[in-house]
Amino acid sequence: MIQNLTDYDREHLQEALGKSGQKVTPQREAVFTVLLAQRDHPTVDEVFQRAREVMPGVSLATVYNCLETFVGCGLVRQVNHERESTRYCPNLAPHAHFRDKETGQVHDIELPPEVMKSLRSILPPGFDSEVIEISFSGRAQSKDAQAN
Amino acid sequence: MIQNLTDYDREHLQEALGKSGQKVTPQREAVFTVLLAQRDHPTVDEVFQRAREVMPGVSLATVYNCLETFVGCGLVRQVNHERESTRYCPNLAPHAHFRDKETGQVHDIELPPEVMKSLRSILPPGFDSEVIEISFSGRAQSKDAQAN
DNA sequence: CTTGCGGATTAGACTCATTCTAACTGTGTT
DNA sequence: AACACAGTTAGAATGAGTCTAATCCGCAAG
Repeated sequence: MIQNLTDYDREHLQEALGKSGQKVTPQREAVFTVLLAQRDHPTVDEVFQRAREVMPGVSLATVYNCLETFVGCGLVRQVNHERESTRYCPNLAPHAHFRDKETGQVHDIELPPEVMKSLRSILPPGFDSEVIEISFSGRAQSKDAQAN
Repeated sequence: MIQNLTDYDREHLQEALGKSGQKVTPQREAVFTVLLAQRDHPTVDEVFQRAREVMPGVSLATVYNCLETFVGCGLVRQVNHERESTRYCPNLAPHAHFRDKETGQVHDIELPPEVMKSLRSILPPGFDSEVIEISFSGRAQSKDAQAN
């Protein structure tokens, strides 16, 4: 079931939105709650379905808007895999993604700083990178379907 | 200008197609020629435009078909960046991609084997990866617009 | 209060890359 | 000559995402 936001998370939301001059609204809170409740890299549609459980009147357009706002103020990351629907991830630590080809599930893979460094080091001079995306795909035989 | 295929490249095409039970056709040859002639990671539409210069009657559907066939038999790689149109790359050596946020240009970044190894090593046991994609994005102040 | 303002939300239309469909072509076979 | 069959083709269909124009809502000014 979808829990309410903890005070801590609500504050996090408020602060991040505030920094870019935006407000907490019931819709934004609902979408954020949904993202934190189940960290399984949902698509917009999945977020939409779940958000409706919490706030039945919310519209798809608003879910798109909220997610874009969150990405804009650094609250969540987009995860793209080939041309599939964009997924969303509230894990802010540097990490890669692993996509299971059979189940379609996406798993976070921790990215140690030394690996980050070696990656950055392969860029020839003159290339200045803000974002690095690393995605694996293959088969994961994980015991637990999805860590939360 | 778009050159004809060298004998070497034609043989490469024939062999790769043959291995998966497919034939060289004039359209496939045209599309392959276009890909080799200008290695600037063209979109399907760009390939289509260029292919028409060589073979005016070729259809968009065929260009899609050819590119998919080539990907299937390992002749070219797809390059995806966020939700932009898929681009195609005939560079088969392991490499990452760097996308210039201002120009939209995509550059190949060589990927040394030790970096590949350190990447593979971050996968927890049970995760078996066939494909790793690494993409940088940022700004490149390259002197030459596009190496070919 | 009540009016006005601006950001947020909404439904639905729209875009556009990609995929699908069904007809056609060309080549090699019996 | 009739067939089989992969490949090609134009155009229709799909579907994620974006845009638009109307409405809503909270709040500050009068």
